[in-house]
This record gives sequence, C-alpha cells and structure tokens, in this order.
Amino acid sequence: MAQKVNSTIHEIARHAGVGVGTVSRVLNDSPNVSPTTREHVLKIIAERGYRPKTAAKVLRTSKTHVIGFITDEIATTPFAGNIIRGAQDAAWEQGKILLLVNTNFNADILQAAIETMLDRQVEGIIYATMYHHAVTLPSIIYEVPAVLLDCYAEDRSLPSVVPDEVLGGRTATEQLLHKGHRRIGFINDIDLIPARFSRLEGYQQALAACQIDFDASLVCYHSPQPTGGYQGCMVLMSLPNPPTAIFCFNDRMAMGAYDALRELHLTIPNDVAVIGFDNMDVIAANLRPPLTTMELPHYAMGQWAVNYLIEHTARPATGAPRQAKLACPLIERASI
Amino acid sequence: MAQKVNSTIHEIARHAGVGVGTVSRVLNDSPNVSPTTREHVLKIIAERGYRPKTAAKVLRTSKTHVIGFITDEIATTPFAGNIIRGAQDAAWEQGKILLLVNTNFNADILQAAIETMLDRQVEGIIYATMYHHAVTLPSIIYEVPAVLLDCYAEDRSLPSVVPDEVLGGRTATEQLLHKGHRRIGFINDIDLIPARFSRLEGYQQALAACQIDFDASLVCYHSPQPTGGYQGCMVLMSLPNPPTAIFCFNDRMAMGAYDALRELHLTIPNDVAVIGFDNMDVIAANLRPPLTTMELPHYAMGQWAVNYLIEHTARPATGAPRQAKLACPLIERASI
DNA sequence: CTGTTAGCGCTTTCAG
DNA sequence: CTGAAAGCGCTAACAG
Repeated sequence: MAQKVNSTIHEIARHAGVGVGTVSRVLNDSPNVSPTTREHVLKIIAERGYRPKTAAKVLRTSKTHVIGFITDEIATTPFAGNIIRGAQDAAWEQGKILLLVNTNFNADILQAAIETMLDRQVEGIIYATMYHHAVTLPSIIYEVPAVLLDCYAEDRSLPSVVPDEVLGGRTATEQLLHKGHRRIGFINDIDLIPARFSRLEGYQQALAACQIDFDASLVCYHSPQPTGGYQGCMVLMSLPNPPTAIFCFNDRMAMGAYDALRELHLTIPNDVAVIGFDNMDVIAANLRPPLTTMELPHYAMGQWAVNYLIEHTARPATGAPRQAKLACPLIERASI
Repeated sequence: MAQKVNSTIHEIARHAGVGVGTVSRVLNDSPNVSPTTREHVLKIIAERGYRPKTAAKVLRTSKTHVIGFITDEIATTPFAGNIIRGAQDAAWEQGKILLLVNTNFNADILQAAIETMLDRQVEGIIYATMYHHAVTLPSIIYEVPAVLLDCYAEDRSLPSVVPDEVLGGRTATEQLLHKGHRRIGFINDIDLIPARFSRLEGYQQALAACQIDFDASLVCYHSPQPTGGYQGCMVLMSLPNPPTAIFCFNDRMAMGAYDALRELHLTIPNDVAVIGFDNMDVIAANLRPPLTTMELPHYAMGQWAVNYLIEHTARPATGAPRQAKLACPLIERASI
C-alpha cells in the first residue's frame, strides 16, 4: 500500500521557491497570483502529490462543509435509501458531505451523536425518521441549525419537511373518481399516526368536491400489513352495496387486498380498482396487475432538508421555523 | 436558536485558575490530575458549556476517527439500508463515525469522493456495491486502507467481503433434499454474475453429496424478475418429469414462480416446494405461503468491513489481502 | 500533580 | 502580485 507521506504547504513553498501565502493562494484559486507562478506551483504540487489537510483549514476557517445526518432507524423499510440518496445528492452538489449516525431509537446514542457532531462543527444537523410522526429531540439540538425530515416537533420549534398526506389522500381518491367510481372504499391504518387522519381528510375532500356523501361504512381500519388489507377488503366487499374501487393506506395492504379480491374471483381493475400508497416498488411494480400508487417523497425530502439547511445557515432564520409539506407523486400502473 | 459561543481551552483554564495542560488532561481522562482539580475543572467546563473542537485535536493528533463509506448506488434495492446499518453499528461501537458518499456510478464523483476523504484524513475507506461483482477502483484508493464490500478487485489487490454464494446455493438445495425432494429445479439468473455460477455450483455440490445425478434440464436461466421466475417455473413444470421442488435465484423470481404455480393449481409446499434467495422481507414475509429463503448477509458484511478496517489499520497488513466470504443464513418460513 | 511552551498545517492580514 | 508573520484550539513533552 503506497502510503505516500503527505507534504505540508511549507515544503511546497520551499520547493517552488515561493512563500506559503502564495501556495495557499493558488490552492484557493485566488486571482492575485500571476499565471506563471500559479503554473509553477501547481506543477510542484502535482509532482509531490500534495494534499492540503482539511483539519488545518477547518481550524483556521471554521468551515467544515459537513452536514450531520441522523436517522432514528434504518432498514426496516426500503425508504431509508431514498432519503439518504436525496440528502447526499443535494449535499454533494453544494460541496457538502454527510456525517452519518443511525441511533436505533437509542436516546443515549442520539445525544452522543449530536454532541460529537457539534464537536466536529457540522454546519447543521438533519434528523430523519422512517415514517411521519412527531418527535422530541434533546435540547442540545438547538445549538446548531437543524431540520426534521419526515417528522416534526410538536411545538413546531424546528423546521421540518413531511409528505403532504392530505393532498396525497385527495389525489389518490381523485384518480378513482376520474375513472368514474362513485363508491370508493378506504382501508385505513388502525394506528393513530398523522397519515391516518390526513389521508382520510384528503379522501373526504375529494368526495366532497364531487358532491358525494361520505359513507362511514366505506372506511375501515386495520393493521398496515397484507393481512390487514386482506381483512379490510373482505369486510368492504361483503357490504350490501360494495365499493367498485378501493384506496389502500399502503402498498402492503394493497397486496393483501389483491389476495382477497382474487379469492372472491374479482379482477383488478375491471371488477374493482385498487390504489395504494408508498410506492414500495418491490411490491407495487411486481403485483399483478402492477399497482397504481402514491409515492412518498423520500428523495425530495432528503434534498429539501439539505437545501433548506444550507440556505438558512448563512442568513439568520426569519420568523417561525418553516414546516414544509411535499406532494406525493402519483405513480400510474395498471390497477385502476 | 441558542447558538452559544463556544469557549476555548484557554478560557476554561483561566476561569478555573489552572493551566491549559491540566484542562487538556481532564478532557482526556489522564490519570495525572488530582480528583479535586478534576472536579473543579469539570464544573467550569459544564458551566460554560465548553466543547473541545475536533478539528484542533485532529490537527494535533492526526487521528480523525472517521471512516469513509462510499456506495456505488443506493436505493434500487432495500439492501443498502442493512449494509449501512451494519457498518454504522460496528463503527459507533468502536468510537468511529461514517462519512458517506454515494456515487451513482459516476467515476468523477468516485474519484472526488476518495480525494476529499483523503484530505479529511479518514482512517480508511469502505467501498460498497449493491450486488456481488468485480469492480475496478481508481488507483488513488491505494493511498489509504480500503475494503470492498459485496464486491472484489479482479486482481485481489484489496481486501473484500462478499456472500458465500456456493455455500448459500448448497444450503438452499440441502433444505429441499432434507424434505425428501429428489427432483429439484433451479431457476437461475440469466446474467453472467458471480452469484449465478456459484449458487449453481452449490446446488450441484448438494446433489452430488446425495448421489443424485445432475440433470441439466432441471436448471433454466431467466431474467431475475417475477416474470423470469414465472417463465422458468412454467418450463420446469411442463417437463415430462417435473420437479417437486424449485430453488429460485432470488425472491422476486420466487414471486413469479408462485404466480405460475397458482395458475397451474399447484399448492405450495404440498405440490411443489419453493425456496428463494435474498430475503427481501417485503416479498418473502408477505407471500402466501411465506417464503423460505436464504438471507444475504448485508448487515454482517457492513460490520465485517469496518471491523476489519479498524483492526488492520493499526498494524501493517500481513500477506495477501483478505478475501472473506460470509454465510447466508437460512430464513425458514412456510414454502418448503 | 501541574504550568509553560512549542508546534500540528493552514489562511489571512499587512507590508512591500 | 508576493513574502512574512500571526494565530485558529488543542496536545504533548518538559520542567518543576
């Protein structure tokens, strides 16, 4: 392993026969260097494989170009990848790099992670969760610009970016309405999370916009798993006047609804249309027929969080912390 | 936002009425400090919310405790999460932190990522890919301890950790054998990747160990998607003497095989047993019946990579770079 | 046990 | 346009 000894700016200066200030200037693309000198210095730098040390530069300038990225958990869903990718892409584009810590829901790790990031003078911290809900962070977080991703502070004391669940629920329902459906079932999540309430609200908004009376018997609550979707579908379809279309809280529930419909010898989308939520592509793209669904804007939230951080890290935050909601794009496949 | 001004070690020393050396000693848990002094200094530090700057410490000690983590892509599979989680957990346990860059297969980004990591004096770099294959990295990588994760260098010039595909293929086949099956089909991947060849080798080893002649008509090659699995299953089942069990190259193909079997009115596992590979739990756990499959050791590879890096970063590498193969655990569900 | 001192490698005035 | 000098904040001898 050619662990070549890295030189210092002084050695470069000496070898090039110039002062260290000059070397520093060419390193930082200062205009105050004659083209000749620059060429020469650059040559020496290349020859010696010189590489300026970030630590020294940081000590001097206090700019690290590092953004701390903390997750509550990673890997129980395929969502983490897209969040990280969105954040990373945006960061890289702005010349920033991510320092990553996953806490596994451990409060001690969370506290320690923030502290080590503070010690390392990160320019800001992004705290990302894997599903939309309220969180409480240790107060030390207020010592640095921070943004919450896919979660929010109960007291709104921190900026946040989350999916626009209401709009998502409305859009999903509208798709079904546009296809002519008038009795639309909604298999909702039984858990008391924001998405449950907001998507229902969106569902009701869409119905109201079409002058369709809300029929409470058309919405049921089950566990957000295939079995829940299966059960929900069965109760909906055994209604005296069953729906012709079903909006499922998520793709896994849609997967269960597919099973139920198949057992009932009903075809999708002809007998009943199905729309999901989440766009877990390993499910949605591979179901038969492929599932039309709403995508959670994970990549976009990742991007938004770092861009917001970078933007508001320079000038002081004005007014109340921004609470952004990003739209959930419709992914059209063949189930409606 | 209480952006409190951080003090320096000098201010702490002054306020505590001691020298900076003493403050440094209590900061670093040196035994050469009287309990009284330590208490006192600690109190001042707490009072002022003092936080030592890592940059200064790094400049002085040249130890960053940072490990660079580079991915070729992230998010097309749910695998990235487990790899990152394994690496992160192991790193945190050792007091290290990960600096993350995703390259999106862009060679320029890769080169730049390695350079910036070198500038930042990372203690080593892990390069992770999302499926097992050979890679070629820019030569600059040799300037720092590096380990390849889920990939390897053609010339074996870098240490690497990959799944033990042969063993995985053999174990999967053995499970079927143990259940009494003697005609076992293998729907393999049509792509020319290591897993294709090695899993087939494992399949053949298992058969040979049971004195079963290899029947080439029992293995077919298709695209590693549900449609490929569907097709493969159909050709296998229309053989004059069809298999009673099928080993699928991956879970998505198994998903397609399930569809084919259902169309054929064959039940799983009674009429035919099915085993997958990958343990994509969103598929495997939710199929009906739940799919028995082999898990790719993503988490373990992540762990292995950082542990190896840390271990071999201290003492010089001895002999040829280690090429580790990690076992793929069997995940028993209900399809065999 | 503790204070003092000399840098780590870089940027940034300040002269010239 | 360029050199010299003064630190950024911390650790690690080195004397006491």
